[in-house]
Amino acid sequence: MLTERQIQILRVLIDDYIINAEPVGSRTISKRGPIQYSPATIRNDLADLEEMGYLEKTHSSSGRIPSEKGYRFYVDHLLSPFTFNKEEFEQLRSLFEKKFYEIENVIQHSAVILSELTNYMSIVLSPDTQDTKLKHLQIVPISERTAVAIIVTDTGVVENKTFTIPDGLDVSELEKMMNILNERLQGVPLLHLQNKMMREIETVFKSYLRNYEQAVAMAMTLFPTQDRKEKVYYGGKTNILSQPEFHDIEKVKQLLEAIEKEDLIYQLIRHESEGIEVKIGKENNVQAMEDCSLITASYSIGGEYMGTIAIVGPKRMEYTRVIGLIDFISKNLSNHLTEQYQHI
Amino acid sequence: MLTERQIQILRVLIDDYIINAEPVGSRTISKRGPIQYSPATIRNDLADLEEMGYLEKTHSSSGRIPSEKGYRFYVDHLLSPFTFNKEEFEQLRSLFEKKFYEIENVIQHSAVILSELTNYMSIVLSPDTQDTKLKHLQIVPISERTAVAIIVTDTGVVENKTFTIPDGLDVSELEKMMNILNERLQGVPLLHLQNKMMREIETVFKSYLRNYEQAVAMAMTLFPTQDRKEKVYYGGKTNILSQPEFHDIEKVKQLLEAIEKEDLIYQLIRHESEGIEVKIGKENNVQAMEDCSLITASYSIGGEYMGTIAIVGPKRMEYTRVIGLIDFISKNLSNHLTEQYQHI
DNA sequence: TGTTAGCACTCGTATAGATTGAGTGCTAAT
DNA sequence: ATTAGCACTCAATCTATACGAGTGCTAACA
Repeated sequence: MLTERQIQILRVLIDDYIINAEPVGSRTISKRGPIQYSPATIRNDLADLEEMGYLEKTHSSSGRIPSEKGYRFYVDHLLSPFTFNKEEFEQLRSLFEKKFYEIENVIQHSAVILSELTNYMSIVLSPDTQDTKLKHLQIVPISERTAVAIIVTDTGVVENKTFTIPDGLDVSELEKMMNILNERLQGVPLLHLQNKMMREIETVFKSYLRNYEQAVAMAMTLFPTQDRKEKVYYGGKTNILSQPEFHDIEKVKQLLEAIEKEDLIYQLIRHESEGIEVKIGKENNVQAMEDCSLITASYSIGGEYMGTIAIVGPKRMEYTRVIGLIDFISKNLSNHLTEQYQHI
Repeated sequence: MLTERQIQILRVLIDDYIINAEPVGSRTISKRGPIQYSPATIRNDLADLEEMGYLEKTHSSSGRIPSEKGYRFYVDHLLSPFTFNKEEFEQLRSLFEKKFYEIENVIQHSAVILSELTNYMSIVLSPDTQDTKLKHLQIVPISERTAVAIIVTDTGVVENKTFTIPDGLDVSELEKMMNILNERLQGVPLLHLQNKMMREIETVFKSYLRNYEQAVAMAMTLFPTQDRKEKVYYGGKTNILSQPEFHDIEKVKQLLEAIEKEDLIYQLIRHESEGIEVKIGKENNVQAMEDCSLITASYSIGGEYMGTIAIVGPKRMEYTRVIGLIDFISKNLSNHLTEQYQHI
């Protein structure tokens, strides 16, 4: 069990280390600590804290740095509430004040602001279009052989796919087909389009279209496939380069390369649960991230999970600040989007 | 004027430096040079070459490294023709063999392949949609207050914009408006849409729509604005980190940050002329790029400029190889796209 | 019993000198 | 015109030394 003083010491030490990125010694803590104890006293507690695994030494006579267990304790028990300063607040307001109508835009802008405000790297997952519903399907012929299929969802997201027009189909039949599909599929979640197609539309095609097999086959290719398609937006990728713990080019390279792997990002960041999640170093279970902390929060529309916003920084991260910001942004994002899209 | 032997020496030196990234001494050249001369002889020529500005020393008793003038001479006069090996050729073929229908896809994939094959960073400008023509305009209402406007170009590129429906307009009028616009604007270059709108469509609106002022104002906001909108695709951004000349984190950061500024990239990379352009170091006129070389080539559809592909690497770049690859890819890209889109 | 002063000890960092070796420039011989 | 020879330069590497921030431990103290 930690004594009150040990906790105080741990807090002061981590606060200091977060700012200065250098091992902290007993003298420093003695000077800055809220209650004055002599360096010798503090040394005893430091030794205890180290023994319990909250602290580490870089070498035998160095000051202490927090271990992952130390950070974990700090994050779980020692966070003081965070208050924005005026400029921060202004910048944040501007994000939600402007009338963004395109959902992707708001999301992307969030990523930028988040990285600018924290000086870490931000990653934002945009809503998975799979869970949204078809609003409109448009087929536009481009040449004799090719055409573009456009899918509009109820959140205003537009996806498109170019395809070759099968031999047996002409433009007038494409149009018929489009009309049938619009009539029958409006409001259907994108995820179920293929399903619905198989079960219901096929027979309708049969009675209205000449080459209905080709039409069905083609239509199937137009719908988004089952795999997740949340887009990933990044902000401030180069911010890592300013962190002293990433002076090692090889580490930076590994991290940047890992971060670009979208599968990994999904697995790492995605979490539909409410609230903020903090993963410290090895808790991420990813080699390249073992010197990083990851803070994530999800956002939603009308309570339904939409996406995740995340900050990647060194383990020595300004947790209070980042958690405060990410909390604010995710909540406001949810409100903003809900207001905009819940009544659809 | 350079003697034959000096030219040989220059070539061997640069070839060696490109591979090893270390100053090259007279002994090394003597051993590797095609005709054997003693180190002393070569030293004399090296001194001459330095005096003429083709070479530099890193310190008074070091070997020589090429100056920008040296690289320039190398690129202009000493390039040997480049031949792919089998694997390279296979990978290249795969790019043009697959049936890509979406132009953006081919472009993006080119960037990736180019960076993988060269181990440098690639930048590709996709065609400017401004120069393409309107194929179809679609307006899809999303809620009572918002709608999405979708523009399809004759190259199959889809752009969309969400907007608020002005108070005086209802859905039926939106539809009327859409029909008028489609009828009148099909085939008009995106660049001239606003213009055409002002000059011709306004009067048509007047006679068909109730709140024609709002309709006109709204339509104007839907069309792409005048500013260039070529998209930029990157490949292998982290490749720079493997280059020994970029061990300095600060340099890397500046470069990566500069590269993300799209305006700068346009200015730097865009060139409508045929053929390959090589810019070495300060020739780029950009602080952050002064240790880099930039190789660019444009691609076209039916002879008309479409976009540019580029490689950014250290000045010590494998010019022969990169130029060979970029030449191959840009030409094939042009052919491929022309085949696909020229008859539109 | 908890706190503190004192002191020996550790170890990374900084500094200065010595050594090495790859490379040059110059001169004189071929 | 070419080359062998040699003195010279300078970055890089090593070595020795000093410095200082920090520790752990012991003994004294409140």
